[in-house]
Amino acid sequence: MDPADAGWGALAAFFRLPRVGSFVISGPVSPSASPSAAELLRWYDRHRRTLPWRALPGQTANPYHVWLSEIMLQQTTVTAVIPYFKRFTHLFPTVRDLARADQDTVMGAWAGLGYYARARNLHACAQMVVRDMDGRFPDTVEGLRTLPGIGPYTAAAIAAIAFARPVVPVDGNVERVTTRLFAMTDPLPRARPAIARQATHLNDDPLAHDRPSDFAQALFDLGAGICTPRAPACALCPWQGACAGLREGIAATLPRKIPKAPRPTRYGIHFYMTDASDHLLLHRREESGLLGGTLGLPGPQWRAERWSRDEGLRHAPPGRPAPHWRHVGEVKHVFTHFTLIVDVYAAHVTRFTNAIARDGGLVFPVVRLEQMGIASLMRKCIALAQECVE
DNA sequence: AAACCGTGGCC
DNA sequence: TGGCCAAGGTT
Repeated sequence: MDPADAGWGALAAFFRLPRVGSFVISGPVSPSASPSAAELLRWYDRHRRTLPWRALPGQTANPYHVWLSEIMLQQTTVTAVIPYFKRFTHLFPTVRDLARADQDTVMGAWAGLGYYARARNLHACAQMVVRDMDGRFPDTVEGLRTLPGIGPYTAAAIAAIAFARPVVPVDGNVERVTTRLFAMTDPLPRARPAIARQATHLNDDPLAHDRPSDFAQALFDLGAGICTPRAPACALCPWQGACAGLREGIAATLPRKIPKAPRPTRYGIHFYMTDASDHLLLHRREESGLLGGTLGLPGPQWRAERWSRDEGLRHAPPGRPAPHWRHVGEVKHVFTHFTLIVDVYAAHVTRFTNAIARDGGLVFPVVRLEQMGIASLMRKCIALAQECVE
């Protein structure tokens, strides 16, 4: 093993040395005092947040709830997740209920949360757990990793929170806490593996193993409430005495990151067409790729150039009588890696033509759109058209 | 292994 | 207002 990778914790543990004042020649800067699990857990006991998926003190977490919340929380804020978590546990009280639901119901309940591959993997995972595992989630990191949608972080989080495995789930919070605690200045994403290795040493304190679930969640809460991205509240931090980043005055600048590439702009055109019985024409998007598996307004592929009215209308769906398309406005929507500007056109026809069904068109009552798997972008387009139509 | 994959809130 | 950020995973 490379001593530079081992860190002070492993070295100290190996030689059974006290950690206070230990140092390494190279690699991360050692803290002045070791981060104590007892201090973190004491802080957690005083400030523990109650969350819908979080077991009360002394109670056992429901693995289904832990898994569901962890999938929803991937790259998503607690505030955004709470109403979705409540809706899912109401609609699908157990993993068996979720497994036997149809995909449209699941996508409908997920609509608006984003990253729709999570919903597809969630459903597939539930079916795998029910079919292959008798409805019980694996209780090890390795077992959990075999399931779709569960990567290294989520496997560790479920193993720690639901099954009391003494592992450190390394998410954005733990990366931030770790880089500050050890003053690690190598930028993300390159430094990610080294940060993850260093983070495992947070578990070197045997007291962390007494309460793996609380310890993991305490790390999240510390990152979310104290060790925040901007203006960390170091004066309130239970680990301030151990933090090399604070001691060096660089905590708030960590973790360092490679600047992101500029976000390009793409352009789309979509069509809102209703008929005399208040049905709306939709299309199901491809199963993989952007907004995969969701329903949306018909329209041609998004591209780098704006669509002129004439060129765009060549891709408009047909109707009887021939639709009179009205430009109702523009929707701007920011995705992770590009900005999209959509021109929205609306028309009302007496009836849809058969060509629409041949095109894969799907027709739904406008009053039912609420519960359908329609992504936020398309809901914006629909809302704009409805404002202008009435 | 770098690219891809949503959305809403915040300053 | 625009860039940053959030309990990442898959390809």
